Amino acid sequence: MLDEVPHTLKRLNLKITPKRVAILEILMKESVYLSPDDIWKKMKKRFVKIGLPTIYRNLEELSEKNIISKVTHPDRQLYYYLCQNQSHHHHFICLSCRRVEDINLCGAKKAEREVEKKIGGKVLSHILQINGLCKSCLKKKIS
Amino acid sequence: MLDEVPHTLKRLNLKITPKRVAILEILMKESVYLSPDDIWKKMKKRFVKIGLPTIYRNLEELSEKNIISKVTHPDRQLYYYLCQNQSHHHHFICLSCRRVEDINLCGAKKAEREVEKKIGGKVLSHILQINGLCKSCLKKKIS
DNA sequence: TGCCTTAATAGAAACGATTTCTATTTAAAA
DNA sequence: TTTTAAATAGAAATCGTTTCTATTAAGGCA
Repeated sequence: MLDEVPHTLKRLNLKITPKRVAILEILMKESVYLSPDDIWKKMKKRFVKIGLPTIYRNLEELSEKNIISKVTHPDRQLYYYLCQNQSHHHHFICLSCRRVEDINLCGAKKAEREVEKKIGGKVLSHILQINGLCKSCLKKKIS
Repeated sequence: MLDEVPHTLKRLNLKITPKRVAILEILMKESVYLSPDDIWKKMKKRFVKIGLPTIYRNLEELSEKNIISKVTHPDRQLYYYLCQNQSHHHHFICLSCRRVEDINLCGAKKAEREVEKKIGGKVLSHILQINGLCKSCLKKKIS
């Protein structure tokens, strides 16, 4: 997918700028969720001039276009994660090491149906996320 | 439950202060989630001296003791809701009028089991929330 | 009931993540 | 190329939330 970044951007009507490409590359390499500041630090190693607002703007755009996903974190700050898995699914996030793992079932579908039937409302989105400690962080805590 | 507020606070080892009681009363009367600022505005009608930090502090405490619940909102600001339903369940929140409705099934349990088996991690919490428009807000949008 | 200890509060100030603004640069279409 | 609109840098602002310190008040206990 690394090679497809320019193609992906073109498809989304986003200009292929070196910084936008770099942000996606950084996210693709990571198996943990990153804050805008995390990404900024990594970007500063590659670019002399790079502003934090650029990071925020790009992450928001990419997230709106569903290329990356926002992580709902207890600290209420922004975190992003690029997920290779395109189909609908959810995440387990480790609150310690920030690793993200896919959960290939969606328990929200049933709840969505309940809402639309019983309440008569319209579902716009749902959040299903499991927070915890991954296997290796659990070991560290115990030992 | 209104009468039980002092008893509830005592059980939690929280002092029964007029302001703490008032915050709970305000939340109990509402069927929508409120921001700390919303609650502050309502409190200012009852108290001459009332600081916003007091609101934040109390809401955080009550939420930690599981008397009220935090709403996970797309705008990432703090919202609280007091839910009479004590058993484990989740919420449908209307993004327009902020109404909250209970969802009496939890699709996260299965996902939790998957995580603990397949990934070997420990689940600390989960979020399952349906966001959308309630019946009446839907009507308003259409008409 | 009247102290006494400690939690709770007010008010001001700080904090810090995120956003806005304006001038400048750059991608890419014509 | 030239042109035009998107993208960016950098500074500044925003504003929800938290911290700090002095003061007040709840509630246990004599």
